[in-house]
Amino acid sequence: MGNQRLTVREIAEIAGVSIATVSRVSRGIGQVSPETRERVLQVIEEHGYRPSQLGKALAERKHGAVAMVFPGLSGPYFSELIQGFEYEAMEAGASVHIVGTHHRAAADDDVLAISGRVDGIAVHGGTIQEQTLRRLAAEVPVVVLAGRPLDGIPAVRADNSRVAELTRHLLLDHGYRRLAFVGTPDGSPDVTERWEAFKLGHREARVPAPKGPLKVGMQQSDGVIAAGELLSGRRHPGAIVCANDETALGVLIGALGRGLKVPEDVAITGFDDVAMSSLVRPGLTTIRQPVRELGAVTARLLIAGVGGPGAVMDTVLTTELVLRGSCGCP
Amino acid sequence: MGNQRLTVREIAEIAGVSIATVSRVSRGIGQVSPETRERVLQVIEEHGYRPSQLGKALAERKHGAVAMVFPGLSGPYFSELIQGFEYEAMEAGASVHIVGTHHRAAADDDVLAISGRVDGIAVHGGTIQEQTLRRLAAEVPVVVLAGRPLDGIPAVRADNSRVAELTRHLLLDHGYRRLAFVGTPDGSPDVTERWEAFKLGHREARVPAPKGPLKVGMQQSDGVIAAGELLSGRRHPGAIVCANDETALGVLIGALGRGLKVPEDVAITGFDDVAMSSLVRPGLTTIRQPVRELGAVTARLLIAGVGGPGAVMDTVLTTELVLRGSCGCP
DNA sequence: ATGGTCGCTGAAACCGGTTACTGCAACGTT
DNA sequence: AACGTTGCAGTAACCGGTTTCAGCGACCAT
Repeated sequence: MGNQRLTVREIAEIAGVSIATVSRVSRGIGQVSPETRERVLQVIEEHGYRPSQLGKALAERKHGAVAMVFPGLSGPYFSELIQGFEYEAMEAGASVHIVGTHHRAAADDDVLAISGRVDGIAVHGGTIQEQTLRRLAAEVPVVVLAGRPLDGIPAVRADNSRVAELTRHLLLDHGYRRLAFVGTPDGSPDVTERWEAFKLGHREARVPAPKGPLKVGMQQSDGVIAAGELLSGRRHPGAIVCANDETALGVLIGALGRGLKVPEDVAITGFDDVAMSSLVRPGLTTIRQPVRELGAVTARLLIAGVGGPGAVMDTVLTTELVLRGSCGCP
Repeated sequence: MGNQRLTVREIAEIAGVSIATVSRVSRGIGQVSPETRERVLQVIEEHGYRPSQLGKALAERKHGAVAMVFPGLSGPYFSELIQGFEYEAMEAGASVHIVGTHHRAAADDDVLAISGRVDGIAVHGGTIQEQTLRRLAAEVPVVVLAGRPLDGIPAVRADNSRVAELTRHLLLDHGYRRLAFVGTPDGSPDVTERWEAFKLGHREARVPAPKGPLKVGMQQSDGVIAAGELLSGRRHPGAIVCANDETALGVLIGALGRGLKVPEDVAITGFDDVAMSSLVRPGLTTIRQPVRELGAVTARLLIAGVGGPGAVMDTVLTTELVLRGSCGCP
């Protein structure tokens, strides 16, 4: 169990060569005679020698690792995001660290601490303080994921403005009045942009927007709570625009649970287009964002190295309006 | 962006002390006079010095990191598992690596490669070959997660045998005949144990078990496929026991989608008790396993160090039968 | 005054790799 | 025969920390 591994020097001793030669053979570069190479390879194979990543990293001055910082792993959105990031990074030969902040007080310190073991860090928008982000960026390349670029820190994000199109669709095509927005903009760049786009859609349709959003969390259970909040009175909104699919699914469950018909009594829309959204009845009208690709692009950007002159500062991936039954479409 | 960080030697030079003193001050151990300490702290603060984790790891001969290997991040089960693992590891001050195998050919190599950068690895049952697992365990402490102990490799898992109790409940309490099992035992220790328990339940109830399971994947969409397979004919099973909740939810959606009533026409059960299972109508009868705790216990075990004499070889967490509407209970 | 103890600090070795530089032998060229 | 090349392999420095050991001055006891 966990025997201590052999080092270059020990392998060199056994093979009767110098450590330089062992290194040359194991890396496959530099000049080594066929006989010596064979002998060293033999010893390496026999003892299962595998160079320590630590020594390698120290000598090469790069870690061969990247990190991703996110609030927590709740729900399919973050799963997909991390999956895309992880897959892409591993393909590029970089090892992947994850840091969930879980709203812990020490989270910012944890993030700073990890900067010493990676070549780059992707930070999900709104998870750490701006000040921490700046300090971090001073030490290691950083990419903001699902947030806006900040000073020299590039960002990768999806086009949230399509919520305006969705809002116009609800107001103009279906004629709904009194729309509600479910989600908490504070601390989330994504939700902030979606709320802004929701208001923009109202302005474009020349319909007054509601005063403010209904502030709840981003999980399904929060959607159930929101449904209770919005649908308990007699005069409830005609359509509920949710900041993401998970809350939308929660609202849907809550609506159906209290005997309302969707979309006849109330229309519901989401954002993300998670797998579940096409499976429920009625299907959830939503905005599809390429979550996995978002993670993958971020990983590629980080590995290519950020901050060089002419580097991409803002990558915005396109989103797509997906019309299903929950908004009133057939 | 990503300025190169200062090293101990540079800080020492600036503060006019030796590197040993800088190290002592930054670590807060060893004897340093108050004046010197103050001066060095000043310089450290001013230049934002943060010791390289790499140098530290090399000198201390431990990485301060652990890794978790899993097939992929699909669905709430793995999210919860990783979340529990990550949270616990971070609390203990260990950084967390993740490796998704994604059924890639190079996955086993990736896993071996990562052994050089962590102090311990948790491997989800069935993700890598047994041979790779043994080689890995020879280099670094390993814990099998959701699998059986192997040679000297300890395991952390949930009690899958409770599926026998569930099976008896369906056969004896509800009187269902012709039960089907949905899930692929091959390559998954968990599913294998659940299938075995399913057969055991039949033996205990003195009812012949079906010849074999319906082999599909572990995702919701696979459940929908399974529903098509099992429920298209006129004579379909009276109850469908799924290897996990996600497939069960897929089967539920598929059943409802083709106009069947659950549980009147067909009963459906799962395993895991994910959040969704208590929200759907009818509620999903399932077996609750403490997924998050599974990850947390694994992290603790790994960090405490495995392989010592008297170490725990097999940790089995208890599961619980959760009766909801989908099996016919009120 | 001398020797011993104590508190503080620095020099140097070490962790496990990579690599620039050097040395050496064998070979070819003039 | 003297010299320059070339191929191969070893020495040693270096990456950025930690830690052992030794040294040095101040203090105290004899």
